[in-house]
Amino acid sequence: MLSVPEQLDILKRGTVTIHSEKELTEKLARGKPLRIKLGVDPTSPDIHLGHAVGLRKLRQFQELGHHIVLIIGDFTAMIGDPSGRSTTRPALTYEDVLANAKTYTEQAFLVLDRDKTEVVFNGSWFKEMPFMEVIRLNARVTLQQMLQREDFKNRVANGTEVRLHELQYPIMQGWDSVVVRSDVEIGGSDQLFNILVGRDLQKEEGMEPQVCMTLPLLEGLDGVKKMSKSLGNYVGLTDAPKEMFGKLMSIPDELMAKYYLLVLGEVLDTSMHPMEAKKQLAAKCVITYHSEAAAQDCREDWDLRFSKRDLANVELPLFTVSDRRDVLGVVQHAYLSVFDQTLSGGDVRRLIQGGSIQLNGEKLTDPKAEPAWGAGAVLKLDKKRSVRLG
RNA sequence: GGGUAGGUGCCCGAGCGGUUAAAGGGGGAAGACUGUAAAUCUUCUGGCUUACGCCUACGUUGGUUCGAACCCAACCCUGCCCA
Repeated sequence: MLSVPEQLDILKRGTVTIHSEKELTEKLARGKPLRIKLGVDPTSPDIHLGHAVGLRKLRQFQELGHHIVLIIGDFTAMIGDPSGRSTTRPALTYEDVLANAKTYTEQAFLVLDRDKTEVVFNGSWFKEMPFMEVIRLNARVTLQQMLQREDFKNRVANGTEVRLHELQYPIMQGWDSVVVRSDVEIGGSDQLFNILVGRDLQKEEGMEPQVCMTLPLLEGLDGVKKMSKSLGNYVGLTDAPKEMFGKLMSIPDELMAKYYLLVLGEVLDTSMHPMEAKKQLAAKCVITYHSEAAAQDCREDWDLRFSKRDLANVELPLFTVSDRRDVLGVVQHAYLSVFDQTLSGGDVRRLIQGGSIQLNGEKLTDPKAEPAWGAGAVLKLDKKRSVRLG
């Protein structure tokens, strides 16, 4: 095991707050593996790079010999974390949650060492909790404390509803810490309040309070909002290599330094051309979640496809024109059969009129035309997608 | 429980008897320009094999009317004030 200052040096990297560093130092100094908690709510089946930021920090702890407790919030997911939300979360069914939990943990092990990770479901204790106990816990948090939270405060000020069950969320998350006896809890910076509640509850149960460690939130592809599935601005860990590469290439330049730090744990070399820097970012990410070969392939494909705009020499999905031979029908069918997307006639018409639909580089502007659909020709559908005619 | 203000398209919001598929913004899409970045400009943003035609849509259900997002009634939901 590394010395305490060496460990601290690694662990502090990329964090927003550590509350407190002194406590962390003391815990580390005992020389025993610490219990590091991260709670995740399986509200969607996929993990994205935003989640991976926390997982990477866990991985660091793991490599330093500490013990990871990954809490699957099957119960808390039913409530929905109100952190940073301006509206109540939609309710999920328990079956959804369980199904999500399965794929979720699978994906978490792309980052974490499976053998050194303890996975627990918080439903296992909450399901059995007597109502008296719930009341007792509630007595420990005041309404004023809750109302100090930015998200609740705003909602109250704006006249947006706040459901009472949402107020339970921090208490439940805090109780998780008591149950798993965590020494350190990791979370995004929006989790600060929730994690601090955990400290309070632990103290009241006569335990040593956990250290609160928060990490920056990773903005999504739009560069503004936090990466999230529901906003569609995410890069999934299981995204296909080319998709992952392409998504990363579309992030705003200003975000690159942050992505380097949080996604790769590296410092961006600002002397590099921004585009080259972004390509390397994308490639490294593909290497991490796929392979070196895949990354190489992505880069070559990218250069051909977008830098040289040489669609003819790029691997494209095949599409065979069937009975409908007019432009509108062909495009609609191509979207459906190749990309599994149902576009309305209006959608397709819009693309055609916008000049998006191109056959071998020639814009097709008449929805009803029936051009010669020669085999091997390249049909461009939109900015990112094209097919080869078979 | 009482009073009061509301519930409109993906979101916010205007409309308050016909010309309303519903202003404006946001978000999204496409094109041009590029580095599939940013910025900018243009266009589009209910459905129907585009049709001055039909269907669906303004919380729900009924009603008034030649005609309703708009008027009436009941119901459901939310905010605020009072209890």
